[in-house]
Amino acid sequence: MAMMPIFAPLKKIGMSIMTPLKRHKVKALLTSQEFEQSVRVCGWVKTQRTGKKFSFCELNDGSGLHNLQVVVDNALIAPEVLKRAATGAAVCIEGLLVKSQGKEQAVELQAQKLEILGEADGETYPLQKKAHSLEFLREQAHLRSRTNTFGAVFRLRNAVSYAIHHYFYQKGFVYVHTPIITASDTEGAGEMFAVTTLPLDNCPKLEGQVDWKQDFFERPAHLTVSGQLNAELAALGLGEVYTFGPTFRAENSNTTRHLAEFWMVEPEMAFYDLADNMALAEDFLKYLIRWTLDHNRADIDFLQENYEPGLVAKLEGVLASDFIRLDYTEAVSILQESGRQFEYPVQWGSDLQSEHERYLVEQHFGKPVIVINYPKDIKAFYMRLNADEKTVAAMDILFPGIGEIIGGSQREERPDVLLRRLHEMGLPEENYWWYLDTRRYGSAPHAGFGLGLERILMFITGMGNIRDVIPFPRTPGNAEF
RNA sequence: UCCCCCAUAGCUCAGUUGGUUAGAGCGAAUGACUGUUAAUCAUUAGGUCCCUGGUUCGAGCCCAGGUGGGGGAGCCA
Repeated sequence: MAMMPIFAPLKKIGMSIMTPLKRHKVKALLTSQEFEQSVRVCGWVKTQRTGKKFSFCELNDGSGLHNLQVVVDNALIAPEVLKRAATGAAVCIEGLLVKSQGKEQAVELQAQKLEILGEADGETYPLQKKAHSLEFLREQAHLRSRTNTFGAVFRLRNAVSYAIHHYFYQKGFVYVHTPIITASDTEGAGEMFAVTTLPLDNCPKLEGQVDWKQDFFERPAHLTVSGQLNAELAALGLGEVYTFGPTFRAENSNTTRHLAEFWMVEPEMAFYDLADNMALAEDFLKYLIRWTLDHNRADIDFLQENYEPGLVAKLEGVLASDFIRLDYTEAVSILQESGRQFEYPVQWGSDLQSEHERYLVEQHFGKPVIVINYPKDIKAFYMRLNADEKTVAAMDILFPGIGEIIGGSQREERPDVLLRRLHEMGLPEENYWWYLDTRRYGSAPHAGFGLGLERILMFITGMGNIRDVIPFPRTPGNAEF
């Protein structure tokens, strides 16, 4: 039998049984030309202005930045109902869509019916009809999606996420799901969150050590710090792949650029060298920025007006610029010859500090910079060793105001060199047998990189704190909501 | 983890050399008025001055410790 009977009764459930009118989204109504039509619209009241004959409600349903102005003839809607449609209340309104008499908007809704779905007591509702600080809203993260700012930010987050999939899909990349729980450590360093079913207060012990054989995975397991190694496995078969998912770092980082839980995009491509990798990364970043300018301009304009003057020009500037390719060794020379007094000394072999990166990007070049060929000792074991035997084919893309937005490399595909590097780093070979296998059998040159979703979002939104571009941020000591 | 700064009304903040009854703007409630635009005007309510201890005749203010928040650094995406 067909499954149709299951759906038939569903149609009669909910509000649709109360009214034959179709529910419209605010965003669609604001550009609608179909005047004198009866419509139904649901949303949250942003503000209300009451008068003797007419009252005005501004309604927002999250579909866009702009509100729908609802005009209420006080003779049609009972005053006690109108009073309950205060700031923060969820309401459903039926009325006539008309050309607005006011100057601030093209259309408005003349209310005929107003139903209160959920009240918001003005005495206690935390979000007031006024500007709030980002710090305060962080403590009200459960409600901040209702604000203009976070509505704009989260719609942009959605747009960037969608654009990521769109970009790779149209290029023929395969989206692979890499594991969240892992027993390997991609970086060979970095604090990880443990995943265990063992009781912490009464761990089974064997000769004084934790008896991992009794744990769920029969070995220590962690939340992933990167999907890269798994993505490499997939790339050496599927060709061009990417993974996009949550990533976890248990570092005690208290900065505006770090989260304990964040989202990372990691493309991995067979038969790519470092130059191909850079070209892809640059094209990819520009695509994401172009996408948001094309699809979320109202949100970006709002953020420019309220948070970062010149935001649009900054984004368009990146689109118009060719990213600088800069050898690490050359970067060190530029810094040493800059005549600048840095807090940390610049010397070949040390990693570039924030102040060094900022100087290169913001002072010296004034555009995004890709620094390549770092000393091998400050980079991970899987990066391809260059012919000089001193540097690896790494690349860091540095953005103004953000710092490192992408980190990547050509991967070491030569089994003997990879094994040597593994040993030099003091990593246990047996933990990586499956990784090494891909070099033993049909190894091929390949490359990839990681983009922090929140980092690019900070750049696109102009938000200065990474906690304001993720709905529910996890940082040391903070896992509320 | 290290360094610096902050904590006073629902929010943003002022508060004199330590001195009687702690203020403003915004928000809220109530009313007036108005096709309004974060409307306007009036009235009213609203405080464990973050917590604990100390100095002092007397602490919102000075000192110590704690808690919470912010900024910077390191680590990185």
